[in-house]
Amino acid sequence: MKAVENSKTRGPLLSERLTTSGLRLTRQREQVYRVLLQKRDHPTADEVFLRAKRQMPDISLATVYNCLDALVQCGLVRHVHPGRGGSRFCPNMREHCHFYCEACGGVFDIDWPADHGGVPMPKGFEAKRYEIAIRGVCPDCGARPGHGAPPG
Amino acid sequence: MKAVENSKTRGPLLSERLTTSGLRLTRQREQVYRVLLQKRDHPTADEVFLRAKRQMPDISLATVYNCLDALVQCGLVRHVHPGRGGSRFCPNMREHCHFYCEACGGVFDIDWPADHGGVPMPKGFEAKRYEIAIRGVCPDCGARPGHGAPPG
DNA sequence: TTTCTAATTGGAATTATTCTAGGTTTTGAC
DNA sequence: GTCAAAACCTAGAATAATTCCAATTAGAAA
Repeated sequence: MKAVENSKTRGPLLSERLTTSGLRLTRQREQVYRVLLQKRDHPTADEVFLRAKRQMPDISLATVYNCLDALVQCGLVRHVHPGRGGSRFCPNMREHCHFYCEACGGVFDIDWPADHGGVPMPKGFEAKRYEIAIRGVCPDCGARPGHGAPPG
Repeated sequence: MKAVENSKTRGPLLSERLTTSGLRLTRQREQVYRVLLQKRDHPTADEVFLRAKRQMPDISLATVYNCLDALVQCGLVRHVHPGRGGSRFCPNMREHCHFYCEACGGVFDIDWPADHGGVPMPKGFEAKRYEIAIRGVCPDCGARPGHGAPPG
């Protein structure tokens, strides 16, 4: 029986996007993409590595970096730059912002209203991508008195 | 004669801001701030270190990191996160965006129109700071055919 | 001036990422 | 199918950015 082509991670999307970008579909790339789709908590490369290893013990960290790179290149994944503690990865390709909680370090997707209008560019600047970061306190930490800092 | 209190870098601003945040005014902090004001090209910590050393040969890299941290803490400097190659620092505290040229790596301040309206936060999220990054090609690189990539 | 504490220093340690070299898999031409 | 070329994967080394640490120095309040 042939592999189901529209399962969550093996769908035509991944294969298509890769080949369109001149890249190949490999088990490792599937696995890395699957990991990202499974738990959308903006993991770091290292976290992706640990999760991917559970199903594919021989995958290497270098490969995870390469796969993430490939996925970013073919437009299925965003490379997110929180500023502290390494970059993170996000398979949500809709236009959105990232909210960084200063208390717990969590990263959240926030919708970006379609009517934002953009920022007018000075002459000569060619804008390709916008990335909006919002820093503050998330609902959980806001509700806690200590703002996430462990007591004692 | 007393030191002039409103010279570019020794002005009341630095001293005041530091003490308000419970920090002390030190020669090193002055020097680091002076370096940032002198050439507003969004240097990395290492670049700040090299520039600061010219006038203050004994300053250490660890101190530069500490000083930058202090300046950020007291609201005189922004910590900028380009995503590649280390964070950068910006003494422009007006509301503005950062444009990252993908060809030459340059960082440019772009005005942010006052009427942006902000992004509506979901219930419970408390936004403290917005950071808008724009990636693309700067005027100089756009004018060059190779887009900044060295030929050959 | 004394005293207290924050800040500085150099170097070691840590963390995140990239590089390198060699082995493996995939693809496409025959 | 077979073969060669190209792309890919892997482990471990190397590099880059940042933080940590223990000992000294220097602001600033009394």
